[in-house]
This record gives sequence, structure tokens and C-alpha cells, in this order.
Amino acid sequence: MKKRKLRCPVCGASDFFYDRARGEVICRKCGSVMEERLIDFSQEWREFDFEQKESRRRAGSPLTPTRHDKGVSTMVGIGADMKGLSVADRRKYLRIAKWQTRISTAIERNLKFALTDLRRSASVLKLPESVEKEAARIYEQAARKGLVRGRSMESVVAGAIYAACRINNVPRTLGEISLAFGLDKKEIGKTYRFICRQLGIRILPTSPLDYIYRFSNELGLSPQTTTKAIEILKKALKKEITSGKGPMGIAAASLYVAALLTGEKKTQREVADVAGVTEVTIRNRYKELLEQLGLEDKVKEVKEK
DNA sequence: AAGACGAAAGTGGTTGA
DNA sequence: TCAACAACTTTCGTCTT
Repeated sequence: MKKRKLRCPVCGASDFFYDRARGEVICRKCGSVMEERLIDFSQEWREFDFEQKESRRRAGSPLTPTRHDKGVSTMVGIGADMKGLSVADRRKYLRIAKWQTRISTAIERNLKFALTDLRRSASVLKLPESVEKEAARIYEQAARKGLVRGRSMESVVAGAIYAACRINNVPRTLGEISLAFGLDKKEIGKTYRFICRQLGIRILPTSPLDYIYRFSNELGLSPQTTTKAIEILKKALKKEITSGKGPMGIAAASLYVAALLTGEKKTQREVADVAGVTEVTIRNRYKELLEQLGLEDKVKEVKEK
């Protein structure tokens, strides 16, 4: 394949930063996001990788031995030496072995379906490979621990994906995931919390900064505005007026203010939609930002024009 | 007519006794 | 286990552009 020199359509520079974790290419000079779906290039070998993974799994040991799956990962040996055992004990032994085979093949079967589903939605969500793998790992753990029982397989897959996103600081909102799966936000959130608790996964709150680039890109805002939003956001973080608040609302409000100040005005509704929050939340955050950062005058100035 | 603003009531989750 | 609580949503009326 011929190598073509990429140039930033905004500032013309050809110095890019590839944020592998987020699957985004960002111009070093002006900060605009060039490509959000870089991952699509890797579709081919990623699938190949998954095939490999699956076949490996069928062949034997789980990839991630953890403290959680004691009972299941320790197989009762089928060809074990049973000479010293009574008939009753032998029967019992064989019965256990049989059930374990049944359970584990059931899990393998389930895993096969789940991973197909996972792969499909990861591709819809344009997730980096690392996150997809992480999600697969989480799902497998959950399945082996029997957490899928009583829940739809899809919701657990969705929960695993969401958890993987959070862990890798790859911002995807619950709304986006629920759209990709056609599931209710609440349901995904519920299973997400459930499997996190059960698997002892520690979740750090996401930073609003993680969302800025994507939201900004989706709104079609200029790099200047994006930079402005980040500037505002950082000040807000420093003043600690953001703690306890939802990160998406804060990111959205920062972008809204920034767009206002640079004359690229977006309506509250537009911003609210891409950020997956309501206008009311934006208004509240927006008000706080203006008060705490002394931006009222600047906004007034802009409005006069 | 559309957008911005804010009050009031409701939702789901966390926390602390 | 339950009640208080904070953040966010929904809904709706009013004001501004």
C-alpha cells in the first residue's frame, strides 16, 4: 500500500498524535481530531486474532486464571486413578466429573455466542482492540462465575464493554452503548455495577477531559473552541467545583461556554444530545462555571454583538 | 417560533445508622 | 435494612431573541 502523507485540513501540519487507546488521531499543532475510526483498518487481523483466541480457548486452559474461578477451573480428572475408592465414591466422582464437563461446555458455548456479539458491537462502537480484549476477559470471568444466569447475555456483554471502556479511559457513554445493543440504559448500568462488584473490579470515575475531544468533534467545533473548552475545564477542575458531578455534564457545559465565547454558538439541546445529558444539567453546570470562573462579563460582551 | 431559563416533582443509586 | 441525600431527569410555564 502506498504511503500517503497526511495533512491536517485545519492547519496544514502533518504532525499527528495517534491516541491508540482512544482510537483517535489528533493533530499535534491544533488539536483537531482527524480520524475516529482508525480501528476499522485493523478489522481484518483483529478478526483473525479473535479466531485464534477462540480456538486456543477451545483447546485448553483459560487465558486468565484468577482467584475467582477456583471451583470451575479446577477440573475433576476424568482419567484419574480410582483404585483406592469405594464403588459409591467412584460413582460420585464420575458424576461430578460429568457435570463439570457439562457446565464447562455450556460456558464455552455461551462464550462463543457472547464473543460474536461482543465483536459485532465493539465494531459498531469503534472500540480499540485493547478494550475489546478487556471486555472479552471480563465477560469470560463473569460467565465462569455464573453471573450470566438470570440476566440476558447481551446485557452482560454490554456491561463488560462499558466496564472495559471505563478501565481503559476510553470514553463511551452508557447511551452510546445502549444504542449499539438496543438495550435499556438502566439495565446495562445495573449489570455493569453488578459484575464490577462481583468480580472486584475497581472503577475510577472518568475525567470530563476524556469526553471533550469526542463531543467537540461530533459537534463540529473548531480546534480553537476545543482548546478553549479544555482551558475552561482545567480551571474548573482546579477550583474543585466539579467533584461529585457527572463528568459528561461538565464536559458538555465547558464546550457550550467555549462555543459561546468563540462565536460558534451551539444550542443547549445540540450539546446535550451528543453528551447524553439534558439541557437542565448543562444549564446548571454552565451557571456554576460562569460564577466560579468569573466569566459572566465575557459572555455578556459576546452577547452584545 | 425557537431557544434559554428555572421551579418542582420524580428517579435510581449511595451512604450511614 | 431503611431513610436521608445528592445528582440528574422530566415536565412545564415564562421570558427573550
